[in-house]
Amino acid sequence: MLRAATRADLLGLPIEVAPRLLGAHLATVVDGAETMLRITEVEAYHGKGTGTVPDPGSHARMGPTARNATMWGEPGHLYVYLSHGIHSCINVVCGPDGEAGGVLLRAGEVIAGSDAVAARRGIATPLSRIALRDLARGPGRLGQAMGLRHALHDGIDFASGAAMNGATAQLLWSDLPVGVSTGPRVGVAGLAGTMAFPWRFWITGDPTVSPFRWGRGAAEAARTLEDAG
DNA sequence: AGTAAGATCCAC
DNA sequence: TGGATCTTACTT
Repeated sequence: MLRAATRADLLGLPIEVAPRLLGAHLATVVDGAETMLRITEVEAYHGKGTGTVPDPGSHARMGPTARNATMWGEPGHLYVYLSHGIHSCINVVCGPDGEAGGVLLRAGEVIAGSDAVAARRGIATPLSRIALRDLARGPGRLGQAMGLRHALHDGIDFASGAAMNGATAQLLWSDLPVGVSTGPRVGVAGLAGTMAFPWRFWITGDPTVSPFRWGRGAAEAARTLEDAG
């Protein structure tokens, strides 16, 4: 069964909310095209003064800015940001209003509207098994698959379902149990990308989970951690 | 003002 | 392994 997420569902710390999002569904309608994703991989991001541990890997580490404003706002919205000048990546904003917190949606399985997703992604149909698996494998691909863009849809409210620039979003909890694995976050620089922050969560064994890679200086930081024992 | 780097992806 | 492409943060 599926149940629509409420703001209260997202009041907790990102590291508490993140694993609960595994197996949940994100549904969007963008310019009339309906698509639904089963979330398989996420990462938690805190911020300055959020929770017991400041997060040096978060966009919010320096405090509120124009870019990260959505992260500091009310839970139940999506923080959609531009990555590397190209990709719109999607976070579920959590924690109380006034505290920075979000969960990056890193990968998922497209379970409805795969033709619309393929069109958004510029992938030819019919989709091979591998192409289907890769539709939303990685945060840039996931954002494009769901049709959300930073300039248009940052701050879109999935708890109310209100339309924003031709789009609506919904988050639906599933009661099917999933196995959860954890590890360092992908592509995050320095100590923040090591087991000092094991804030990546994925469904154990799921084929849509994206490959791991170290961020800049993170492998070295991890070795230092090891040496320190 | 200039530059380096970034929660990435794709082609070479 | 490097280029695309643009925003932010840090350095002159």
